[in-house]
Amino acid sequence: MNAGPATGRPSTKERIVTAGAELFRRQGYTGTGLKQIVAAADAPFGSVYHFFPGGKEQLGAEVVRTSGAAYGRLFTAAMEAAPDPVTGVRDFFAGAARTLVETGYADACPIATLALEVASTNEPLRQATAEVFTGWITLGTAAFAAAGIGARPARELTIVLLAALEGAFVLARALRSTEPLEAAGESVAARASALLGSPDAGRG
Amino acid sequence: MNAGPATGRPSTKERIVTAGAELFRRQGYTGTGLKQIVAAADAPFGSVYHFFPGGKEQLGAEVVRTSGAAYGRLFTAAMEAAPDPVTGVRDFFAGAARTLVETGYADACPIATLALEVASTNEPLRQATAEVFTGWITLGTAAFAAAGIGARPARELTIVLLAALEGAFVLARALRSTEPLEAAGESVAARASALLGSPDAGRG
DNA sequence: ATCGTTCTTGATAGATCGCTCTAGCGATAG
DNA sequence: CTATCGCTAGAGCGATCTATCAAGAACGAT
Repeated sequence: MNAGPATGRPSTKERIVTAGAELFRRQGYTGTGLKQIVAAADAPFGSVYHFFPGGKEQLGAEVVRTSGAAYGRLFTAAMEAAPDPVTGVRDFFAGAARTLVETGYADACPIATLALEVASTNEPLRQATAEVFTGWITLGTAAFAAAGIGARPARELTIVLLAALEGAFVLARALRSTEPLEAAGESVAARASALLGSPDAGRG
Repeated sequence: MNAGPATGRPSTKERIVTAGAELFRRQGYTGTGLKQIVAAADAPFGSVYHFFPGGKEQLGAEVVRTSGAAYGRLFTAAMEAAPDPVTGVRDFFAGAARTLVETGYADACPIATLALEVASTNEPLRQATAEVFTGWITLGTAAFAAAGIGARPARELTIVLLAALEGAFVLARALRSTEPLEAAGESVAARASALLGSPDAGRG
């Protein structure tokens, strides 16, 4: 498996976080064991407690923050690459749908499964997920505000976007269909379009 | 243990399903042990395997179907009690927000946590969640169609409603705030209003 | 009263969980 | 060389998990 070419292999800690992120996202927090993570990361078990003295919980928190930040950058990139926010929204939902299909409906939101699991059972992890969501809201609000939408509606639009995206992920993974992502994306695009005046009325 | 009051106590099987529903909803599927369920249900451990020979998985499937059907009736009741669909949507989201606050942000969607957990790891349970979601879509589509919306947009509106609701639950539980439910509810109400002509433009 | 069925009961098996612990490797400093 | 330090390495602990099993209680039918 490992083989071990000396060239450019990520550090043990990075491999653990990466493997943890992938497994938590697909199977949830309680559904993923540390032994499974180190096996996937091709790392020794003891290294987990070397890098994360706080154990599984600390690893979970780091995974949440790391993959949350990465997903935020994905959103920002989509918005910046698009000619206007409405197109940006459409592209982002379309990209999410593509990823979902390509991974067999496994890779959706990197933290949603964990977030629901820990919301009422693990306060430190709940806070980590809250910080990520808050960061995304700030990010989106800024992006829409930069396009000329007022601060208040920009924030509302961002929250609606995130809710529609997360919920569409839930439905899409369960139904094994991209229809929810398409409907949600079109709905959010239409609302963004309305808030921008109406340079692009969409076909919704 | 059991004893007691001969008067009107639910059957052992019912108590197990009820306790399982509450715990799965709050802690997820893998995060809830059978022992915890029978303790909460005040039932003997062996009874689980008497009523559910298929074990935890069969219990999970029954819980999903039972609480999924109950939640569907809740939606239908809200829509039928309201004078028009737009008000019905608003009332439904407002009721969900109230329940969430009253339970300390614990009781949101009865099956969403489990749905995300099992979507890529347990095919029978994934199918159970898919059937529930499909049932809700059918229900909502019929309700909106009855109010005069065409079949195709009624289905799209229902999917957007469910996605917005589920996603708002994710954000609300993590952030411990009802803001996502309010924004999502208003957004869906506005879309419903637009599809109905515009008897109720909302304040969105 | 005797049987058969349904349901209750909890001890226990076997596997896996998160976590601790000690030993050792390899590179760098004195 | 020896010493130190960051990291690797995995055996093993107690707890907990799902699941099985055998025995007994409750109850209707005959």
